[in-house]
Order: sequence, then structure tokens, then C-alpha cells
Amino acid sequence: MMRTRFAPSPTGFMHIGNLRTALFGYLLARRMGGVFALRIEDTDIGRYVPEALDKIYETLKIAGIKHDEGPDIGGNYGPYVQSERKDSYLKQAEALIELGAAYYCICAPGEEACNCRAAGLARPEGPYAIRQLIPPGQTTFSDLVYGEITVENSELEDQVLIKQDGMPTYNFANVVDDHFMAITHVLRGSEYLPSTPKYNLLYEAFGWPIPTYVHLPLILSADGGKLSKRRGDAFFEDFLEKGFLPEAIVNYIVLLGWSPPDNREIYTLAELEQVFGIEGLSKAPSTFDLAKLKWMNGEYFKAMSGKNFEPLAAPYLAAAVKREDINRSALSLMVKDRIATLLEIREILDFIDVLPEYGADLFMNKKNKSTPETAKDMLSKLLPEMEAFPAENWESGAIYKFLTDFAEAQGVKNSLVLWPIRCALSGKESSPGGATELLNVFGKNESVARIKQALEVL
RNA sequence: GGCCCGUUGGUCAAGGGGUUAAGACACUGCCCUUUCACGGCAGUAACAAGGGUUCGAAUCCCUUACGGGUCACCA
Repeated sequence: MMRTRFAPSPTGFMHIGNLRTALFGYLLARRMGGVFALRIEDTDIGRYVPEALDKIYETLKIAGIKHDEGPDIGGNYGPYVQSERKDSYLKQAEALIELGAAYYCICAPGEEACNCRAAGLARPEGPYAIRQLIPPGQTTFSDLVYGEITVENSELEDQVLIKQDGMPTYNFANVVDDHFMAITHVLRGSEYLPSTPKYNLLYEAFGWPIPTYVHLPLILSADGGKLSKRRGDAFFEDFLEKGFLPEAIVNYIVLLGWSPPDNREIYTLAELEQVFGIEGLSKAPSTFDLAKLKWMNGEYFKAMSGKNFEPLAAPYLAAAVKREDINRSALSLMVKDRIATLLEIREILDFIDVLPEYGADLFMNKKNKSTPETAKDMLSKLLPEMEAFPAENWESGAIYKFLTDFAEAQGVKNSLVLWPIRCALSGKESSPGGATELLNVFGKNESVARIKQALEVL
């Protein structure tokens, strides 16, 4: 049975690249009817951030990635936290020494000329590390996406397996844990490609079966570099804060370094669990394109019902519009299909609370032939009729009929009366809705007031 | 710098010896429209370069260039 794993270290937020690795591991396991395990790699005591563990659980949950085994839910291969497996690493490293594939090293960390390999020390009294003994020759490993890669062993270093603090290094703990957790497929970023031969040497020395490697191409930022904390495009949380939906982020990310079997791009997680496969993985690094993420996010809003959208938009709406006399549901609906991110709600509705200052030019519209003059004419004639309009009948259908009747009575095209109203109510060149919608959300009193203001400008 | 990996439009990418070299985002234009959007239609735009191999190369090989990764008692 296929077993994959996600092995983050609890050092902070969830990097987009790591999230994608988790996602791919999860999807692959689901697709193949396998198991996806979560293992916490907390061997670096110095970088350990206690809250990060919860962050990992939370992120996976929000993203919809469900692990089958892990520290929180257990499993047959626990414990799933490396610090709790500490003893086994030392034991295995010493076994490796017996096998002639490792040795004790008493040098200080970072020390250059190390003679410990030649010295063949017995277990030292004082502080020591254990290093891997790289044999001469060359090593070939096979990767499902990159194929066969061969390197000269002379390029490899006698890497540290057990640190002086008794903790294993990432590279060693990984090998030991993957073996004892029966991991069959190791998915990780391609930055680990250079250290993979050392893994093989370790597996070979132990006589353990070598797992299938699946290295994933890197995700780059628009400038060709790495995604960065500073630019705010490195972490899953960054994008949530910017008003992106978890589903859209996940959907977008899965398309980075992997392409679906058909031309479709919008997939639910459940659908991805059916179609994801290593065949679609690519070797070349890909650039994270915010514009496409935005488009995709917008698609998710459009596909959503107004009812489902409303609670998502509510907090942003509350920040954007303070006045109480506006129907929130109507606003929410008005905005739903017009935004790429929830954050845009504020900007798109900035005319609701306070009418922006504008000049007579606003009423110019080449296409419908509106001019400040026609606008003034229409609005001044409309105003008294509008004031006479019964407030209790103020709703879209009636408003629209009222306006079209008015236009007909004046003998002009609808747009010649609708356009100036839209301008008067929004004070902007574009607004999330036309005249009827705006009249409807503002209600009679505010609408009349704004039209009066417009007449003053005109 | 050594080693490793990569290179199809601005971006994501399909395609793996014979294609008019898909599709999506972005961009442009037109249509629709009660603004702007949405939607519909159309368009601009690519096989890094040079050598081979082959009847035939985006696809295979080599070289170069460029980009990235890696060379920690970090992960």
C-alpha cells in the first residue's frame, strides 16, 4: 500500500511551497487508496516555535488536507513527533557505526579539518557527534519526476547524523522515520535533490528498501526569486489575509508544477483526489502568478450562492460600510460577482458612506450621449416625481418601472436617465451596480439627497 | 566556484520524432449591457542559441547561454 507523509517542522507559518508538498502527498495517497501521515520534525530545538504546531493543524484543516495518521490522531507507526523518537536515532546511528557506515566525531561544530573519520574513535567520553561515512565510488538514485541521477561520492560530505545535543539531523531522522513508518513515496521539494544520494547510501548501509522519490519543482515569485515573507507572498496565511478563499488557493497551487489530464482548471479537492497523479508533474520551476490566483478566486465567488457568500463578506462589509440604513444582503449580492478578493469590497463600496467629490465631467458618457447638460435636464425633471414616489413602494421592480416610464414620458432613451442617476448616487465612474440597484440600496431619502447634490454640481 | 536540475507566448502549461504548436491568466478589439464588471466572440504573442542524428526534430544527442537548487552539528 502506498504511504506518503508530510513532515513539516514547527517553526512558524505554513509556506506555500510546503503546503503544496502536503497537498500533493495527500492527493497522491488518496488517489492510490493509500495513507497520508503527518510527522512533526522538531529536531532543531533552537528554532522550535510552540504555537507552530497548532498552526500546522489549523492550516491543514482549512486547506482540507486530512491526514490519516499523526500526533493528534495516532496511528500504528507512532510516535509522530521526532523529539519523542529521539532514542531510536542514536541507536540506529550506532548500528551504522557497527556497519562501518558512520563514525564518532569529536570536533566542535563548524570545525574544518576533521580527522575523526581516520581516527576511528570508540564512543568518546565528552561531547560528540556521529557522521555518515561516505564510501568511494558513485551513487545513482532514481526519482519519479527527474529520472536517474548519478553523482560522484567525492561530491558528498560526511554529513552529521547525530548532533552534539543528541538530536538527529533532518536528513538522518528522515531516513530512519520514513523507514520505520513504512513510507513508500517520499515527496519533497527539489531543493532536496542534492542530498538524496546520501539517503540512498544510508538505506543501503542499513539494508533497507529505498522508497520512491518524488521531487517537486520549486515555486518562484514573479521576480524569479523565492517567495518571500517581506513581499507577503510566502505563506498560506498571507493569502487568507488578503481575502483569498482557501479553496481557491489550494486549487491554484495544485496547478503549479502539475497539470490535470484535461483542460479543466477549476477543481474541488474531492475531484483532485480522483484525478491527481505523478504523470502530470513537471520538472521546471513555476512562477506564482497573483493575477491568475485573483481570477480563480473570483471564479469561486461567482460559483457561490449569495447565501454562502454573505457570511464570508460580512466582516469586510462591516468594515467598508458603517451606516446602518443600508441593506447588507443587497450590498453583498451586488459585490459578489465583481470582486477578485474579499479585500476589494472596501474599495468598491467606498462611496456608500461618503459620497466622493466629483465634477460635472462625470456625467459625460460618449456611448449613451449623456452630457452634463442632459443630466441636469433629466435629474431636475425627475426630482419632483421621485420625491412624490411613495416610499413604501421603494423596491427594484417598481423603481425600474418608474424610471422607464419617466424616460418614455420624456421621449428619451432609458440610458439618458439611468446614467446620470448612477453617477449622482455613486459619484464614481464605475460602481457595483446600475441606477436601479443603487437606488434600491440607498433608499428613497438618501437617493433624493444625492440627486439634489448632483444638481448643485451641475 | 564544484556538483545537480531546468529552459514551449509576459505567466501557468499541453504536446515526448511528421500538429495550422492546445487551453487558461493577463493584454487588445468587437458584441451584449441600466455604469463598470460578468458573459460571448475575435486577436497579439512561444519551442533559449548553435551543432549533430533523421526522409523529417519543440520532441533524441552534444555544446554554449541563461535561470534555479545545493554545498550547516537548519529543515
